[in-house]
Formats: sequence, C-alpha cells, structure tokens
Amino acid sequence: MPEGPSIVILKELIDDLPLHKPEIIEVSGNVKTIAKDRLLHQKVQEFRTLGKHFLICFNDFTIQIHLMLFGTYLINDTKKTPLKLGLTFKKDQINFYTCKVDLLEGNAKDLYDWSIDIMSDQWDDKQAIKTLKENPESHICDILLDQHIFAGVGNIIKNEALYRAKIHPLSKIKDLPLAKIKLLIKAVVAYSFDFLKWRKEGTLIKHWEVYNQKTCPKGHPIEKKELGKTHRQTYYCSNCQKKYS
DNA sequence: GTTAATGTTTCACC
DNA sequence: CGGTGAAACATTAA
Repeated sequence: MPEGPSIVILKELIDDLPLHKPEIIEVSGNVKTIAKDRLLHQKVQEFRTLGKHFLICFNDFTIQIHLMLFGTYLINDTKKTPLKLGLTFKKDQINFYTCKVDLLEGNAKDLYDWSIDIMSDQWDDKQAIKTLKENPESHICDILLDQHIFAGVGNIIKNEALYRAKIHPLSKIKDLPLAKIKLLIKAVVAYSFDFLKWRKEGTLIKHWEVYNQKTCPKGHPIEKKELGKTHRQTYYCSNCQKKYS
C-alpha cells in the first residue's frame, strides 16, 4: 500500500465521503498502542497526510497511522485479517489492518513540518538541497529513502526518479553537480505526482521504467542489486544512469 | 509450500 | 556513543 502517493489517495477517498468534522461513535480493533476510549465521541477536525503517515487530526491530539509494508484499509467494508483499528461514524466506517497506530499529544499543525513532505504544497526543495549537502558521503540511493528529508519516498519512487534523472544509485552526494541534485529533486516530486495519477488510473505498473523490469525503455538490461546501507533492492541501468565519483 | 515485496524499529555487536 | 546489520513484525500474490 504505502508510498506517499498511496496515502494521499486514502485521504482523498475519505475526504470524498464527505464527513464534516464527524464524531466517532464507535472504536473497534485490537490496537494496543493507544487507548481506544480516547477517541470515542471525539470529533475529527481534519484528515491529513505527511509522507507515509495518515493523520487523523483532533483538536488536542493526533492519531498517526503507518501502513508499513503490508497495511491495508477498507472504507465501509471489512475483511478476515484481524482488525487493528476501526472507526465508526454516523454513516461511514473506516477500517485499518496491519498497521502501526500512535497517538501524539497536540495539534497536528504543531507536531509536523510539511516542508519535508514530497506531496505537500509546502515541500521545500531548497531545504532538501541544504540537508543533502550536510551528508556528502551518503549514497543517493540511501538518502532518497530518508523520511526526514524526503518523507513519502519509497523504493519505487527512489528507483524511478533515479532513472529519470539519469543518476547511478551509488553516486555520492558530494560528487553530484548541484544542477544534477536539483534535477533529481524535481524528478522525485514529478514522479510522485505521476505515481498518484497512474495509481488512480490503475496504470502504475505499466508505467514502470526500471522497477521490477528486465530492460529499460531503451532496451538495455536492468541490474537489480541490494545497494547502500539500506540494502533495498535497487533497479538501474548502467548505460543510462551515470555514476558520479 | 516457497518466495519476495511499495517499511520501519529494535536489539546485538564491534 | 556511532555505525552496521540482522532480526522482528505482518500479508498476500505469484
């Protein structure tokens, strides 16, 4: 389920219901990390996302849901897997499975900084450039997955954006020209919104240029290796993507 | 039955 | 303490 754009889709689906500051009339599920009574009869002020987090915002606290690798949700439907957290409103019900649920004290606006969220209109690429430069020795394939810098980027966006920017995943930050870093950041954001559009259309997979592919669009063989200290599968084309060193 | 996967946290060890 | 890395958690499709 989980890269940033997929969480945006979840938020849009829920916003479409539509619920206007709905009161939670029942809380179900086996969640143990929060006290469920805390939510009962509370009114949701807003649903938001930050990176891969789905946020249910109340006046003085925030429920933060992370779908991890296998998390799912169903709106007005249920499934056999044990329910982690179910929220029932007057007419609608939202059910979360296999996810991490946390309660953070305080209003979301004071808890989060949306300038690190690739899907946010507050996204700040200058700040990202600055943070990147503070990590000159990092491999680009690792730092793209750093949620403190690129909240919402997952392994698919990492691979596809690196291919679009024509950068080899093992290039180090210090070796990348500034123009190339800027290009990459633009590619990350642009691909994330393409991801959103294509996922909604059901055409995401057919648009993959390197992820899970055997050859790149130019017909070169794709290499698949666990690279960097994150050890995530990395798909790349040594012909199209230049290694800066 | 086995395998791999869109992710993150925790713990052991140097 | 910092870095590394393995293990842990959990689901489903191929």
